[in-house]
Amino acid sequence: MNDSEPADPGLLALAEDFREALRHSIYLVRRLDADGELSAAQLSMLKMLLDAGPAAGGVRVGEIARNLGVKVPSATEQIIKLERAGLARREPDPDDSRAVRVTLTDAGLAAVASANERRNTVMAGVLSSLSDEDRAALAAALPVIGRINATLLA
Amino acid sequence: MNDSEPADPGLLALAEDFREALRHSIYLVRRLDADGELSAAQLSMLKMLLDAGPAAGGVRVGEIARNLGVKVPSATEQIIKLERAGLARREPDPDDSRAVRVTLTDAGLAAVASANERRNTVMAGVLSSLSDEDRAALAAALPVIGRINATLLA
DNA sequence: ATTGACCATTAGGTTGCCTAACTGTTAGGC
DNA sequence: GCCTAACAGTTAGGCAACCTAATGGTCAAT
Repeated sequence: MNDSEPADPGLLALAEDFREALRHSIYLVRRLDADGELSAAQLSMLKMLLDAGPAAGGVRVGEIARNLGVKVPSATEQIIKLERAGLARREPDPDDSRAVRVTLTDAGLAAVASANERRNTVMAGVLSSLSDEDRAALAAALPVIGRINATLLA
Repeated sequence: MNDSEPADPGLLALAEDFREALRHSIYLVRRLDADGELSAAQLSMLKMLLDAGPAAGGVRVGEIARNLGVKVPSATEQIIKLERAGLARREPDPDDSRAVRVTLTDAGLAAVASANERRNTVMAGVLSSLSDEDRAALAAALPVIGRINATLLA
């Protein structure tokens, strides 16, 4: 598995194709995110806060940064924007006065729901032009991609 | 969008999962692009020039912009950077003096090859931890993703 | 010969990320 | 009980890549 073997050609080819697919997908993502309302970075953060859920009264800034794959100051910056927009709230951590806990406001909850729905509709429109087999193939690959991403976040 | 469309729930779910996968993949892409040497945008452009190949002495700026999914001034900006780095060349179009034709230099060719190889190796390392079935599922989905992207570029 | 469309560049602004430096807090060694 | 090292987050400053609007040439069709 993790031998220092130089290069399986098949694996490298798959790697190249996957990179290519992701590279082109950037365009798709940009189109999806151009719907105004909420930037990609902000929606990502809101979604993350939603997923982390009502866990223990909020998520710490460092954890947010780690989950999003950015550095702490970048997370702070986005959090401040969300706070100013009334979508998130910053509160002191009762157990550790150095830390800050971030939670969604009701407005934030509504915003992430509506932005998500809108983007999903657009994406569904794109996917509707695919054949059933294509959709099945895509669906089968999504958990794999999820696993890849999870590996990297660890 | 259209209230006469009932919005197939399965399709919407797939759309959401796919969006989620792409959203998380941003982190992967960022890691791949952090190898110094060449930014993601620059490598994308070089790769595009390579793919468009030796076709008719270069690619026009507007076409580059369209292929990359950015506006013309953004393309110009990147081209100028590549030119300053000695990786691309700008020449007047003999058939239309308004237009500019962009081609790879030898250095540009070498740069895209080496950057690509490096990123492929990293990606292959990531993929090597997957099971054979996972890799097969991923490989089966890539043409589908390609089709999705092609649809959007049209 | 003029007008309007078109190609690319320039100018100016935004967003999102980074590193480095700083403030305040906690916890361990003595 | 201090003092210091490590830690959490913010502030400051800078950079890359995108955008829109305005500009300068060039082409083509009247």
